[in-house]
Amino acid sequence: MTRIAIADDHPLITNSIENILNHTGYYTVCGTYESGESLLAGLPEVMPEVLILDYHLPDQNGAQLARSIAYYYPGIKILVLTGFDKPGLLSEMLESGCSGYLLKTSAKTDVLLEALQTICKGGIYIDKSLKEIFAENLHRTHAAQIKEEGLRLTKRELEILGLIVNELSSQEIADRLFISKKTVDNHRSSIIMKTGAKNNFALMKIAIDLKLI
Amino acid sequence: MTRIAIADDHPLITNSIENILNHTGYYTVCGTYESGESLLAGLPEVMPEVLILDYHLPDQNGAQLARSIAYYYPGIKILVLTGFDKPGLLSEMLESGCSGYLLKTSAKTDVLLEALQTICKGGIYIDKSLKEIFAENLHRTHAAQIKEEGLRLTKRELEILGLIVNELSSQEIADRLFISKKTVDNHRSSIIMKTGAKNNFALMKIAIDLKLI
DNA sequence: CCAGCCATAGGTACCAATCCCTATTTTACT
DNA sequence: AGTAAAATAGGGATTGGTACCTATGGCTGG
Repeated sequence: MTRIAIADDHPLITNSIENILNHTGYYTVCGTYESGESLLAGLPEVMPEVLILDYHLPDQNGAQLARSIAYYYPGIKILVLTGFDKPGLLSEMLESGCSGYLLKTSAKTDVLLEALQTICKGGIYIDKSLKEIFAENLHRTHAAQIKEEGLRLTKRELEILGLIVNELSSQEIADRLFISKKTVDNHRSSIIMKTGAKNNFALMKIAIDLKLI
Repeated sequence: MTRIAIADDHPLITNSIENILNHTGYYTVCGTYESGESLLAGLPEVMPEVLILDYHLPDQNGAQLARSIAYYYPGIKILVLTGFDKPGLLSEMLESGCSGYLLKTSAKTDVLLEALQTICKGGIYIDKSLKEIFAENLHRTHAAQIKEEGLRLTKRELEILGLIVNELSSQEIADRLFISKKTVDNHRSSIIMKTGAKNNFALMKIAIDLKLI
């Protein structure tokens, strides 16, 4: 019997999961919690193998909570449940030490058990419906890319932008590339004009978008 | 027989994977490619169900390549192979439409087959050893957090840093906070002194670390 | 072959940011 | 209540980046 704890502030969800798990014969629910605080207080006693964690608990940030638990109880595997996916949440939770990521809309019996099985074997389980979400985003970014083609930066401009955001002054860039500071300034102006950047910080954001950093 | 294509510039790896797959009886290798260009040229003819894609192809960026393929051939499932994990690569590849992410060091027979099985069923497979990498990072960030406590920025300084990196000039910040530009400049100096930042761009990086952006 | 783009370079002027100071008031902690 | 830290404000000098010009040599595609 694998011991599972559940943290969710909706008793209906907690009950539903508890029912599903108890009917398997493989899993036993050893604790249910409605807040981050009660969860942290209860964990040392029950020490489950897996924690099913709602991302949106009322009192604590889900990622921070997961980080704390993953840090202090490295043996506990965390399956995150979230009502809706937002960009970056998946990677944030994975990097916070979670082993699984499920949307509540897909958390039906078979999916939940499949996820738990994968996690218990030491694997990482990711909700399949994320593939569709990513695919939609692909179409969005593809459209944005085409739009950007118009005001594309030249090779030299990209090179100089890379140096700018690496904290070099125009003079330093000039020395490194064996060109005059004036030329660097001109390139800089072109970059600013093409990108519509207001100042250095806007440039930095663009560089981040272009993955120069 | 599920049709698999392989893109990797190391023939040894391609051969090894081909051998593994051919011995299963379930999979057949319908094409091998050593560059992004030849891959894109060959795909329309062979149309595999799964593409095993090396992230580090000589001629193209792995993420862009994956995006193109996921965009133009939404039916092809992509399993990414990478020699080493770097932060953000996993989420980048997932968001580029990939269904699986494997480190070459863990790509042994059983793992490879498990990954392919998951992917063919429409799932997402993530290398288990990433859990350990994430766990290490957890310890790093935790340590870094403690270290940063020493030269902590004051509330006001954090507030102003937030505005600075949101592209506001000192004057604009002064107007918004109803203080003089001089005060803003002084806070700016304190921030620069405390953080050791050389200029705006270093500040931006610090703000990113502090999650102000 | 020529038009257009790119990379190169310089001049001038302006403004924003930075450095190096001093100094007052407010807040927080002992 | 008293002290330290934080937030406020200013002067003056310097540096760095930006705007708006002109101009030339090299490469490329129609």
